[in-house]
Amino acid sequence: MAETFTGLKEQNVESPTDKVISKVKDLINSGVLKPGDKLPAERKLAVEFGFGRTQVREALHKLEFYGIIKTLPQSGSIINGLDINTLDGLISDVLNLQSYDFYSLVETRVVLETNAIRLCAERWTEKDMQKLEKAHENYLRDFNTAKRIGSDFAFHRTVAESSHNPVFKAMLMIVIPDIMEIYQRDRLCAPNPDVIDEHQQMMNAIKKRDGEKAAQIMTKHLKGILDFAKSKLEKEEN
Amino acid sequence: MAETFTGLKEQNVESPTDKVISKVKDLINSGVLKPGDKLPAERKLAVEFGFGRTQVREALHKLEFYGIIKTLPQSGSIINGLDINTLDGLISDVLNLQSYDFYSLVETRVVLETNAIRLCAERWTEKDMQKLEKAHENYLRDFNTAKRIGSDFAFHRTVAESSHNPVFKAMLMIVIPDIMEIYQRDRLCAPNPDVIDEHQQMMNAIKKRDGEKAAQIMTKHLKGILDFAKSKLEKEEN
DNA sequence: GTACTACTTTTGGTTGACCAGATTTTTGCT
DNA sequence: AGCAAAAATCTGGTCAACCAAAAGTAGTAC
Repeated sequence: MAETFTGLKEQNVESPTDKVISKVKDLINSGVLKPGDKLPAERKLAVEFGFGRTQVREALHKLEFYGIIKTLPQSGSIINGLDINTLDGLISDVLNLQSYDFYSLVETRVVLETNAIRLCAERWTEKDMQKLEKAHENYLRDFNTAKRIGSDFAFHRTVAESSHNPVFKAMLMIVIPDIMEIYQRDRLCAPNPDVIDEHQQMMNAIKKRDGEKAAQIMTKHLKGILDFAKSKLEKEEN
Repeated sequence: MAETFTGLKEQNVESPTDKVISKVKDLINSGVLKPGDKLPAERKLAVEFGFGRTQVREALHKLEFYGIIKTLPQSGSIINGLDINTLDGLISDVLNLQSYDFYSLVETRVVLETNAIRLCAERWTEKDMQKLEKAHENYLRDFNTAKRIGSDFAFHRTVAESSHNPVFKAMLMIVIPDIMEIYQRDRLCAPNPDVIDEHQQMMNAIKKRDGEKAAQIMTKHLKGILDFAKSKLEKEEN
């Protein structure tokens, strides 16, 4: 951790952008700005905060990405939230946006993928099935090559896509690459033949539209990573 | 929908930023760039693509937000991914980033919150319990005021926080505000006394560390919104 | 008194020049 | 030739000036 003597500095270095976001947060907490208000022009904020317009601009961009404000061209930015507490929480989240701990990432992945495959089994179309089979074949083909990890990812991605819930898919897309990176870095993950069999079982369950069965296999499939994450967590705590 | 006569333009207007991202995607797909490569300097990309550096800059920012590239000051940006197919998929997702349909949002919320409250019940600390009780009291207090929605949100937020899984919380923070906005807009949601009772039951189950019970109540609690979303979906399909 | 038009101001968007740190190349000594 | 110091170059980050569209305002015709 980036502990300092004072114990005050939580973050290594706060980027100018984040500082600006903090200022906006203060403005809201102090009651100057309320949800629904139009916030001052970029130039005004810049001089008021003592930062360049570029920094203010980037901060507003970031806030818009996270749905906290809505900025319309040549008009201004309005605050989106529902109430002050909510807003405060949201902005804090944006500021504390750091790389998540591995165990939480995996835990979330298990939940998301288990439910995604259940929906996939219930909702797949002919087109989906073609993609699924293609992805499965690719994985078999690449199993003994360097492309294995990528093809594995692609298979899971296809399952998420066939769930016909874009939110599930988007969230998995956020979580999985992070996991894969750590997994790949920390463990020279050897090709495990069980994985092939599990993928096959998932395909069978999906084909039979047996969502519950598919979900069970997925849980088992991901148990390895979950255990790995748990042991890693316990190791780090010592 | 924003249909045109040609039927070619899927999006209303593709922002310059997204166009740049598309170009980067093409560069990767054509094999010019591979994962791990350092991509050309901002200025070079700008002249090569025929856009301003500002636009290139924003595109790279966006790609960094989504973990596709990593840019280090005074040095350059490197591509993060694992393999080409994965990268292609990720970038496509960023480009198609649109407002999600209401039903998918709610469906995801149910899954996330059900699991979040289960973990909350298993893991809460004394400090968490204090916050939970405070949030619950606030909701009771604000039930007949305009702040009801905000306090409701705050309660659910506290539960997510007490799950001690920051990823769950972050994802709920993305999903819930969108839901609340639509819910609030489409339906003058009248104060429903059942909600108070359900919140109380959740609190009881959490206190008893009964994760399964808490999850059940949460599912029931959210069923109303899920049904509402379903009817809204079916109405729109007609 | 009211509605409409033309003008001024304000807004976010864009551009090109400049800055300091990192990187590479050149240079000069041994 | 080997190697270290220094200079030139290349990088992302910052800044101030400018652009066109939106919003606001004053004036005028009715």
